[in-house]
Formats: sequence, C-alpha cells, structure tokens
Amino acid sequence: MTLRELKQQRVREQIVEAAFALYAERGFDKVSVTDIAERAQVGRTTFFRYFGDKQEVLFADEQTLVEMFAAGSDAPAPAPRDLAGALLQLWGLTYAKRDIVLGDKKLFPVRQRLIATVPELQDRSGRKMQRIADALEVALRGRGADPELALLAAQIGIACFRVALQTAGEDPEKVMPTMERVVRQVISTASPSA
Amino acid sequence: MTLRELKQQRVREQIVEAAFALYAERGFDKVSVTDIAERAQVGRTTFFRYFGDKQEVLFADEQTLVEMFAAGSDAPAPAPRDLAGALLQLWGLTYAKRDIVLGDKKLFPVRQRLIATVPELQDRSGRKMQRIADALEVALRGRGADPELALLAAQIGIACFRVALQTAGEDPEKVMPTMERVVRQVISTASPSA
DNA sequence: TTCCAAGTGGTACTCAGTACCGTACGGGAT
DNA sequence: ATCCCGTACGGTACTGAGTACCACTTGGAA
Repeated sequence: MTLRELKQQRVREQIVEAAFALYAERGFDKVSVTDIAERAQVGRTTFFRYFGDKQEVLFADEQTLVEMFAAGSDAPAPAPRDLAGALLQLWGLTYAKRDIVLGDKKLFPVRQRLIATVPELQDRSGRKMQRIADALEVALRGRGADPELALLAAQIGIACFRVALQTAGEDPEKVMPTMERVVRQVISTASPSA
Repeated sequence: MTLRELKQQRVREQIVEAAFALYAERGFDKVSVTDIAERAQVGRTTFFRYFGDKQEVLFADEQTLVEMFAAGSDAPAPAPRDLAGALLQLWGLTYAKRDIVLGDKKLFPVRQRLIATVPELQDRSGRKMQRIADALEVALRGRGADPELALLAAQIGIACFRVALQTAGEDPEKVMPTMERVVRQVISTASPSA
C-alpha cells in the first residue's frame, strides 16, 4: 500500500472517529459538518470528498457488507434448494468476517441509539438494508435459486434481519444468533394451515 | 366542515398538485420549495406549515394508510390463528378504501418513477413502509396474534408488499392482486424441507 | 531532480429548514 | 352588524448542508 493510500485511510478513520464521538456527545443534529472536520483536523471540503453527506459516515460499512455477500455467492452451496439454509449460510459467512461498525463493540451501540432516535437515520438505515437485500438476491440467484423466489427470499431475509436487530438490542454479539432463531421461526410458522 | 378547514384543505391540495406537477416536469432536485410555493400560490413559509419537508408532499397519504390499518384491526377476524389470512384481510380492507396517492392513477406512477430514480426518496419510502409495518403489527396483535409473531409477520407482510410493488410496476391496480399472489407464494415455499 | 496527477482546503454560492413577527381573517361573542 | 380573539398567513433573516471553483501542496513516476 502506497503512502498516499495510507494517508487517505488515516483521514477516513479520523473522520469516522470524530463523527461518532461528536454524534454520541451532542446528538446527530447538534453536530455540524464543520465541527466534525475541525475535530478530525481536516478541511470542510475534504469531509465531503470522503463522505457524500453527514449521514454516510455512520454507514461507512455498507459497501463492505455488500461486497461480502457478493463474495459469499462464490462459496460452495450446501443445499441449493433450501433457500433458508442458503440464506443463513450466506449471512454466517458475511457475519464471520465482521464489518467495520458491526464488528466494533464501541461503534455499534452508538449507531443503534442514533438510528433509534433520529428519523432520517432510520430512513438511511433502511436504504442500507435494501442494498444488502439486492446483494443477497444476486447471491441467491448465483446459487441457482429461481429468480422470482430469490427476490422474495432476499426481502424476507432482510425482514428477519430487522426483527433480529430490534430484538437483539445494542449487543452486536447477539445479532447473528437471534437472526438464526428468527429464520427458523419463519420456516416453522409460515404455514400453520398449509 | 367550517370555511377555515375548507380553505386549508384546498391549500393542501394545491401544494400537492403543484409539487407533483413540478417534480414530474423537472425532476425532484431541480425543484425548490420556493418554486412549489409560487405555483401553489402560497408563501414559502406556508409550505412548511403543511409539510415538514420537500419529500413529505409525496407521501401525504402515509398517515391515512396507517389509520386505515388501525381501523381495520377492529374488523372481525376470520381465522385468528391464520396469520397470512389476517394479513391479507387487513390489507384488503385498507386497500379497498384507497388512499390519496395510491388510488390516483395519475399520481401513483409519478411517485413510483421518482422513487425509482432518487435515492433519498427510496429512503423515505422505506420509512413509510416501516410505519405501515408498525401499524400492521399493532393490528395483528389486536387480533390476538402472539406479540413476537406479530412483529415478524408484519415485517414479512411488508417484504411481500415491496416485492409486489416492484413486480407490479406503475399500475396501481395490479398491486393488490400481486400482493396476494406473493403472500400465497411465501406460505407455500417457505418450508420445502420442513 | 523534475514534472504531472491527485488530494487538500479555502471562498463563495444555492437552497432547505427554522425562528420570529406583524398582519389578515374566520368565527364566536354580544 | 360589530367587536374581539385565536389562528393562519407571508415576509425577513438566520443557520447549516451540499456544490462549484480554484489556487496550493504533495506523492510518485520518469
């Protein structure tokens, strides 16, 4: 890795760190981009070169997650017809690698608290989910699932993830186990009459 | 209805109409609040008295939808244990009444096109879904569903709705039938192995 | 060392959203 | 019909997000 790239990575981390700290201290809308730039020792302009807006800093891990699912679709499938199994396996593969925020015991609760209190962040979090759903759909299709089913399964996977996040609270360790439990619950209760 | 309320309703409609027209003509971010206010023959300040922000005009029907679900929970439940049935029935009750935008053949496609192209609007649309999910959850619990299951079922209901919207395209007439088809598909395919 | 490309940060601008205030008007009182 | 009060209106002014532009610096290759 060249010196240039190293510097950039450092700047990126400084900004994320500064933003999370300030958001946690004062709340999302009591922090201006200028504040973040100052604490991160960068120009205001530079902030916007690294992150599209004030919110994006919090979701810096989105791209990573999406790529992980994409990579996961190359992994050998255990039971190609079992959608729930494939979904859980993909999730497990991705989750094991950990992403920046989700893997960080400090950052994760801060973000969850912020999302819980700020409507715009709920919106934004939803977009992230949607992008993950898209990646998931592609991954499932890559594993030979029926296209229409893949779309549906991906959306349901996200629905489970939402429930898991809501149930797990602020502990990132609990998310994956809860996710697994919820998926199994879906499978067993979806058709009580059918 | 008093004269005052009549005027307010008229102003509200003027703003919605102006906004949809301008958004359709120029695209969401090429339209300023001032533009909308001018075409609607109101002051800029007044716009913000009726709608919290530029996006909210597009989702003016959110509150109505939520209230419809709330009202629907009072209706007699056909098969209290059949979650899928309850979900479909609630949806049918709500959909039959029609909301402002969803029921309007003109407005619906415009909104769908805008949402498809503008990321922030996707976010916002997601929030609407989430609020509907919340209302749905409450409604399901009101019908005697297990609380944890109600949360899950509501989320899955929304997942189906997303799929239905995506599949139905721009024709509001197709949404409900597609929704029904998708829900049935979930029931029949969720557990191929179980 | 020299030169080019890429990153930086400052200035200046537009526009969203909020606060405040004087004015106008609907609606209930006499 | 008139008066009065509360509410809605619209204008002014402000903060802060996000963008465009530009001059300056610096890493890296020749």
